[in-house]
Order: sequence, then C-alpha cells, then structure tokens
Amino acid sequence: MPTKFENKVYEICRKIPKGKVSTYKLISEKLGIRAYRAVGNALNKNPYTHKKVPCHRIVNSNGLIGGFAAGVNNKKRILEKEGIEVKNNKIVNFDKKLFKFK
DNA sequence: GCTTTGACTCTCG
DNA sequence: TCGAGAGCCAAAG
Repeated sequence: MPTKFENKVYEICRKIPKGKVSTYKLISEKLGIRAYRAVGNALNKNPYTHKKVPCHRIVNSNGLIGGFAAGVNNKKRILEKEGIEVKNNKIVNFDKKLFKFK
C-alpha cells in the first residue's frame, strides 16, 4: 500500500491527457512542495503500471525523458505510440506537448 | 532518529 | 553552452 504522498502523485498523473506530458516539477508544485525527487521516487516504485497511471508522461523540466523503471527505451516507445515524438531521449515540441495543471 | 538514495532542478563559473 | 555543486523532499535502511 503506497503512502499518502505517493497516492497524491499518482492521482495527479492520472489527470494528464493522452498525447501530453508533464514534469516532476509541476507535479511537486501541484502538491505544494518542491519534492521533485520524492515524486520521482514515488513513481519509481509505483505499484501500478502505465495502464493505471500514465507515469510515462512524466519527464524532466527541460523535456528530457529522464528515466523509467521499465527502461527509458520502453518509455519512448509508449510516448511515440501516443503521438509524442521523442528524439534522443528528448520530447519534440516539448512546450506544445506540455500539460500544465491548473 | 540519523544517513543514504533517487524516474529532479537550479545556480554558478 | 556545459559540467559541477548545491538544494530539495519523502522513503527505506
């Protein structure tokens, strides 16, 4: 059973629409803290898969893929499958694909 | 309860 | 433009 903090992270991730991406920073800001790393930590050991939580839509603030528990390569494939172009571990048209929580 | 560890981000030279 | 260092926070050991 994940912690409260982790559940919040997952909940926010679920709000990201298909074809969009978001960043660790935005999520942490949504939580009201600067726990970028803690967010990544939570997603790393998340009990859900990308089918439950679109954790693959979370990238670094500069558009880099960052990492993925199942492998960055896998992450790239999923993103491309959703219509997001990835070049050299980086999101193409990042500012256009970026989804901002409001 | 202190220390270590990360799917991170920012600042500075 | 790029790399190193510091700062950040929650979990796990």
